[in-house]
Amino acid sequence: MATGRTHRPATRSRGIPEATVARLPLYLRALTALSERSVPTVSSEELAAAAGVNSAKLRKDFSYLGSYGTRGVGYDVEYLVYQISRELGLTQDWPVVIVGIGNLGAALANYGGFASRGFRVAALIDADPAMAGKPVAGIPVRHTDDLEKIIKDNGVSIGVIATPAGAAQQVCDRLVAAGVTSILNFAPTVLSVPDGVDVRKVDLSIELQILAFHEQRKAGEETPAGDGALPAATPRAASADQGPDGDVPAVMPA
Amino acid sequence: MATGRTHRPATRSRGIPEATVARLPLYLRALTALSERSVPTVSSEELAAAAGVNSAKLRKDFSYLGSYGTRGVGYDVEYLVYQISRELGLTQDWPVVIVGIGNLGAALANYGGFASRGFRVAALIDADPAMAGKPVAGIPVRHTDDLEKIIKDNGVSIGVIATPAGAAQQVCDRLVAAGVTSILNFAPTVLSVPDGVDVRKVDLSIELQILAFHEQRKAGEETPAGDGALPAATPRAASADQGPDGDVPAVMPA
DNA sequence: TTCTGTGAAAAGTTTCACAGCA
DNA sequence: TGCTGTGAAACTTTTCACAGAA
Repeated sequence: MATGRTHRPATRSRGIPEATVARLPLYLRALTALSERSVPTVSSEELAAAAGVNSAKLRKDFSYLGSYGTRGVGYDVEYLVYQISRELGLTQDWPVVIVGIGNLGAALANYGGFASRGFRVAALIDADPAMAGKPVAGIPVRHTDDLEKIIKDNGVSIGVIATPAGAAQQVCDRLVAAGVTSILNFAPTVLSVPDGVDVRKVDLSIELQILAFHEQRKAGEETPAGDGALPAATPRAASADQGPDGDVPAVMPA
Repeated sequence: MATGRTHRPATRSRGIPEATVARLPLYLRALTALSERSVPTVSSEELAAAAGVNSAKLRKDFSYLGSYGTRGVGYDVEYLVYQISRELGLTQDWPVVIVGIGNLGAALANYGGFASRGFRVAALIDADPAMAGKPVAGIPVRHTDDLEKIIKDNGVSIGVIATPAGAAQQVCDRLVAAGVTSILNFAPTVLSVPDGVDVRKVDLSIELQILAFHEQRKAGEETPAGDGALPAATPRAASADQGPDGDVPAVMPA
């Protein structure tokens, strides 16, 4: 597999850990909500609670971005919104295409959190000729035949795949060949892509299976005998899910 | 105050790392495909490729479950399917409810990977009285008023929230109070739940933002010298993992 | 005083590399 | 021989705990 060693030890100022990157959108959402309520500053403790993490982690995360807080006071909400947006690349416009306009594709097209965050749905694409021209979420659906042209005309670099599993790899290949370098995959299949292309996947059934794993564990461990009624919100001691390994609800009513 | 989260001193065999649990569904899917093609055995190398991970990781993962392979040969597909299914708790039936039957809820209701994996949609629930009785994916939608009764009558312990953000916490509270102990949240909001309840979230806009971060980086840094024309082969090791769950779980415990 | 920013320790995860079984 | 299973090393992420700015 030739080529350079593992790139990116890059301990430059630009070395933001992946785990931190994955949490920035969470902070951003919490901050946006505060901003809308015109809250001027927020402490790491408050913001952490709103984002569902603990404050040490949040401070550490922010320390990778720079020193944007004020000791004894907290963080300036507006300023932090801007800094995180910039870090995430949301100060620019990202045209995206959604391929596969079934229920899921339609749900995505209708999803509001889109436009408000620097993303713009440049086109909806489906293989069914019967759908062509019909508007979904106010955007006319276009046929797969035009995929390459759409990508190029709009300078799209992010594609969302919401097709059935069987079509996903092929769609992916076409997107990549046309110039897309980031893909969000909702189809339950592993995509293979060339180096330099990012793929993230969202998979409902995997999430459910992980829940089932923990659920099973809860049922198996410590269940006190009999007790026909459901324990519902009874605060369980040591919490069964915490057992195997972390997966701790970081959010606590506390 | 609470704390006192004791640490499991790497106890007995039941200590499967969370990262491993998150990959088991992936292996299971690849194995199921092999099983359908009547492939009798598979090596760690082949299975790893199909699941989009490397073989050392796969072997390590399986070592937490037990020694189910045969040296010099590989793994028996059927046996492994069974062992992983059992480990994940998929040998039992999990009734789930989906709350919020918009486009997304409908997409979830129609999602096939459901039934085939030990999950059964026990009910669809929506707050809109106009939807009540109308079938979606062959299942009649019921009104939110009946939520508690539905949960109890069906012994539901897993709930899926696909409502707008504003309704999510309230729905969550009702689910939990009625006995649900695992929640899959699609609403873009942080849920707070009592100890002992697991929440996993799936958030489209977060995934897109993470992609945007990497996309921005690609555009920014780039070649050390010559500026190649096409990105496709740019040797960036950063996060070009093919396939699944590259580095950071797409979903985090709440 | 209050709250950030951060070294250092701990915990968790991945990768390496090879012993040893079929 | 060919492949699994696994210690040990390398790396990543989280947590602790406290110095120091406002």
